[in-house]
Amino acid sequence: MKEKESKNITETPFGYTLSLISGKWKMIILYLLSEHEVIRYNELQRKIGGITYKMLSSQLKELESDELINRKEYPMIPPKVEYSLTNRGKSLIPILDGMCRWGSKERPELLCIV
Amino acid sequence: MKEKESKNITETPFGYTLSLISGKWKMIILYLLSEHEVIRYNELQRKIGGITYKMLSSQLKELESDELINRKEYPMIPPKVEYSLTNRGKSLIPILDGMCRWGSKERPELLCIV
DNA sequence: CTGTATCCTAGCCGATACTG
DNA sequence: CAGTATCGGCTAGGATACAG
Repeated sequence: MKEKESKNITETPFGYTLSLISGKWKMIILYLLSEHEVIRYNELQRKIGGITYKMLSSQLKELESDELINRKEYPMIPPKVEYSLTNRGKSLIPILDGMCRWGSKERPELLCIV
Repeated sequence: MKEKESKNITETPFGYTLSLISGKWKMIILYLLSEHEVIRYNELQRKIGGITYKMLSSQLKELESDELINRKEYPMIPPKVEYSLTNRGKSLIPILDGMCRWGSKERPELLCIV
């Protein structure tokens, strides 16, 4: 019964983490939120640069349902919605930070986001 | 001239790192190599589970041209090719490891790959 | 065993227009 | 401002055949 070695990667801790943050935009969104505390919907779209509203919506929804980000809606006209990291989301910051530091080390000429 | 604030994410250290390791399979490949020292082509395909030869080839080629992995070919019949992390690739291990530990913390019932 | 080449499909993703 | 709806292209991915 030691056949359990050939386990699928998705059933590992690594695969679980990956399933939450993979995708073309999720890590970018998480990274921006880690740098900015709260960001509004349109602001996110501008900061990311290149993402469409459709993708932004779907990615935010998935991140929210995975409890990595908070969505706070203010009932006003015009509408205002703020996104921020949950505590669970904040616990990913060391990983995002590690990526930033790795990039800085490999390409020192690049500057971090202000 | 302070308009430089609205910089594209791809020009940041974070974006640079992301561009090298994003994609559906690259981080899985890097993670497996971080756990196993050297892995052969077919072995990788089996361990990943679900990837086709076509995707595996293209992802390995990109990782190799980004100098994150080594490809060592043994001139024998039948052919034998071993993949391993370069030093540059190995410097990514703390990030991969962080993901593994994050997953372990959030889902303690999952077991790491043997 | 370690790949490449070809054909095909599903769905991710983008552009645009529209709504409350 | 904060989204949704629709249309369509591109490409990830599967199946299979083939080569060195």
